[in-house]
Amino acid sequence: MYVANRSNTRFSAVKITDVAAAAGVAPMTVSRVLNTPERVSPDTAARVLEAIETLGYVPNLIAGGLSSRRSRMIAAIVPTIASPMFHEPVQSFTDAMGRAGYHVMLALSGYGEADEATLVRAVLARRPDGLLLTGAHRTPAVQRLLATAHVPVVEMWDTAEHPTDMLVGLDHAEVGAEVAAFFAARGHTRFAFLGASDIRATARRRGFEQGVAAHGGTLVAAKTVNAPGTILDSREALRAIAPELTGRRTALFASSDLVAFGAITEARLLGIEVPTQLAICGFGDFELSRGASPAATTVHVDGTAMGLLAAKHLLARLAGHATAGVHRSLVPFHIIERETS
Amino acid sequence: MYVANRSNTRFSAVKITDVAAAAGVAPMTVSRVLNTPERVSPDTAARVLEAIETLGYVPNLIAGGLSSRRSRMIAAIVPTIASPMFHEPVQSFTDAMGRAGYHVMLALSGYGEADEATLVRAVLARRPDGLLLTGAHRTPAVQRLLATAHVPVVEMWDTAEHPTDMLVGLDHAEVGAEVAAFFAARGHTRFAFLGASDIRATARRRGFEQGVAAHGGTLVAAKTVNAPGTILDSREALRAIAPELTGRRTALFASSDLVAFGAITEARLLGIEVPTQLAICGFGDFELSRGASPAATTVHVDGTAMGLLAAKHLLARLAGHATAGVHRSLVPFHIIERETS
DNA sequence: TTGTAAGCGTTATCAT
DNA sequence: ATGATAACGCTTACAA
Repeated sequence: MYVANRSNTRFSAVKITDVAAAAGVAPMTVSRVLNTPERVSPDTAARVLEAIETLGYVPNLIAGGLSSRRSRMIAAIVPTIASPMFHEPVQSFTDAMGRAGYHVMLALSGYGEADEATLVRAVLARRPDGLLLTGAHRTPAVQRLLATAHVPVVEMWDTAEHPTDMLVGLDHAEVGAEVAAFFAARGHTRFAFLGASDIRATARRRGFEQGVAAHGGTLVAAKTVNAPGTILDSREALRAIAPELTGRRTALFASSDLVAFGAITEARLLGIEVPTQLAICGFGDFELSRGASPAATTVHVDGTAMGLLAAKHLLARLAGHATAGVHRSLVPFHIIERETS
Repeated sequence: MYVANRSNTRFSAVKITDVAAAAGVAPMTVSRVLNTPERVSPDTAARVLEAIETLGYVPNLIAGGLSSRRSRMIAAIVPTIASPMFHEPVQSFTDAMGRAGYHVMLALSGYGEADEATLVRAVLARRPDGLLLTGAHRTPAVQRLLATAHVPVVEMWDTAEHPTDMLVGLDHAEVGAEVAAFFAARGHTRFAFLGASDIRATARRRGFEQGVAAHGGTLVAAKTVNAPGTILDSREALRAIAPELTGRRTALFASSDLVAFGAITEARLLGIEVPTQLAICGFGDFELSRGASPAATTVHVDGTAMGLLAAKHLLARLAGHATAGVHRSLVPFHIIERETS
């Protein structure tokens, strides 16, 4: 018999054969105890579990995954987890998938789709059973990668005519339009936009601008900051558009609650009264908007529901239930009126 | 020859043998092109790379990992990534490890060490080449798991007499003592604490209390909120201790900048002037503390440096350079004085 | 209910 | 510089 004795052998790596020997059963029986316990007699199972316990056996999912061609792992790619916008759905998605026996591996892409392909390649190399992606617009390179990988994909936080596969989306243009309508209904005629220039914030801005036009309003100012938009950058941006804000009352849509907070903070420092002179609506309903004073009016999107829905779609597909195309949904949103409008 | 044709066969999963055939070389040569290109002749490499490109080959790291017993994956476990406290080190750690060819898999433990063992088991099942853990105190069950796994471990964000392995720590008690000294140096004699009750916040509190005593001061109030401490909970907590704050001037140490923000917000609403009547110092130097007005005095800890240092230690160990015990370091911290003290 | 044999896709090792 | 072969530790498929 060939004896390897490789140099980097893990010391006492307990394996399934060790457990099997200790319990007096075949390795396959140990595997069954772990994966399909209902197909093993109770006392065999008990013996095996005891052996597992005393030996401190931790199954090797690398080996199991290779053999079964199922990694029981899902990869999630988001721009950042610094923002509650992605933190909530990722958290609930992870929890839901975890309950179903899947681990979620998180990868951060940053903003700018520069090398999403590289990241997706790296992720696919680990053979995830499914993918959760942010946004609904993929570069051709990524599309090709995903197509040849034959992996179920859920995209979230955006909509598109032809998403890659499954989708739990949000119509950002509609959000912008709603905010414009909200302000218009309160008598506003002068509008402004402040915020990031990433693809989704831009969609909100476009929707907002169209809504403003539809209501016969005027966009008196618009200023972008680097995604995802910091408080300090937003304060500076507000200072830049302040001259346009000193005249009649203006309604400002900020691309996120952080941006809104910066705008509120700077406006008050400049003596621009919120909301009497400047009404502000943010996006995201972060804790900050509830916790600050004045509490900020904002657009609430149920991130937790989004993650849950994504998990539901993916699990259905993984269970073999579904065909492509059926799993598309939009998550609702609504404006929460607080003290800044 | 046995032909499997399993039901769940991935459609056109290109494998190393396909690339080898297309390039007219042995699979091993393809492997070398990918892993040790310097050991392959340039034109062979070129042919192989072309085959890889045209076939759209994505290496299977599951198989590679099983064979080489190196997953090229590091697992990082943090309580939450909602807080910048963990976000920064995780981000810089991920970047640094990525540059060295490792993927970082993130797992969230939440607060409370209830089932850290379960999580660690699940993570170890994927055979990471290394582990980044939060805190320096492990339950016996986890200690056992880690010991038998023979995996390099870096712990961060805390100190202990006997860390599991490597450590990039912070002495929270010292932080608390420093804050007390900072306040005392400014003439304060009445002190208060507000914050979370997790292990590290508690260490800061203890250090603070000892510092207060050492300087002959009085702790007039202390109130805890659930970890990690939300703005709203903190506002409520401040309201609870407000009666103790109406007399002479008090210096408050908040367990995080979010808690500090809540305290500042509520204090002003209650007519308690900051900093004249109530001086406040937070912890973490979050963007919020810089961006808000008044800007908050806080303790700055270089989270990015912490992640970088953790990566450095781990990489040194993975390269086989080091023995256990040498890789211990404390990251420095300092108080940033702003407008709330 | 349990066991046997083969193979998952890659890399370590030894040979040329 | 390149190739042949035997693992890596598990699970599928089939047999008993």
